[in-house]
Amino acid sequence: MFFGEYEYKIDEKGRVPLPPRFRAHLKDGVVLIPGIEKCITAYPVAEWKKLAASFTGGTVTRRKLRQLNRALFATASYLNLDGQGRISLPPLLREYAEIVDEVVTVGTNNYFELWNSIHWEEEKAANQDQVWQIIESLEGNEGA
Amino acid sequence: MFFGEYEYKIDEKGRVPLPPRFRAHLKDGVVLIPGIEKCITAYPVAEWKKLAASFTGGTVTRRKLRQLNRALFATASYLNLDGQGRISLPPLLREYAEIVDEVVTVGTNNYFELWNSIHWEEEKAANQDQVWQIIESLEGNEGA
DNA sequence: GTATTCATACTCACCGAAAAACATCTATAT
DNA sequence: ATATAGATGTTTTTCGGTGAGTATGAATAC
Repeated sequence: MFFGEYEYKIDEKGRVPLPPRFRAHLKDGVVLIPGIEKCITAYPVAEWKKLAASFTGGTVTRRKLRQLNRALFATASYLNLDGQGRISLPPLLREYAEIVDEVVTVGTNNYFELWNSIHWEEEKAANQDQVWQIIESLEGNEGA
Repeated sequence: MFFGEYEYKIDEKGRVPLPPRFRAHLKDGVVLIPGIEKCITAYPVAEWKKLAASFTGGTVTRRKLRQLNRALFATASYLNLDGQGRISLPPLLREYAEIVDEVVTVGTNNYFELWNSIHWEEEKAANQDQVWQIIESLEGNEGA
């Protein structure tokens, strides 16, 4: 669903263009939450609902559930796209991901991520080798 | 499905012709990802979906899954063919594969690869011996 | 209570780049 | 020799990134 890597500038109003290929899947807007490693994770609302559902449906204690609820929902922000397919990044998330004037948008199948370009380069370098280990193992399994 | 070896020039717009024999299998476009040894791997979307599905269906931790998603999907780019059966190679992939003005397209059964012609010659030379070992062993069995 | 200012969201407009369409030429085969 | 298909080059048009302008609304000051 969401593929590839796109780089944009943030304008002085804090607006970020989303890749045109992505926009069709974001008709109902987008949900942003802070990701694990200093990036922003962005879900189309449908995926987000699925995620939230499977999450609240889990088997955890009441207390744990409250904590998880806080962590997941309290930090989430819902946004609409404007007429040009842009969103304006909430300042808190911008700080969190250390995004200043450049964003890299990275498609990762059913969601996508927004990165500071420097951090993304690091992450990419770290993960590059893995691609082929994965694919080869899959093709190995497929053949079996 | 994808057989043989074809050599083309890249025009000044970065467009690469795909072998006519391949085009029928690429009606829905093609997905490109960086290959292991400085080449570009190209999947027809159907194959890619199978690959992606078997991948995301694996049994890995959430964190690991995110990393793998990034490695696999972020580097993938989806492309349509133009009316002449060409695609325009993303600059990042061109750099990765060190493809400048000549491409060798190599069919490898259910996917195919794009190579710098020099690298391909090397690769071919390196693999040639293996081919003959295989063939000889087959002929050996046949004779028996 | 009114006025002013700041912030946010929506609309419009321009320019450059990418893609689609178009055209030409070469090579091969009949 | 002619016709067809495919490689390659050119033109045209569309799309998308970016900036500016306008409107709406909230917050503060007077």
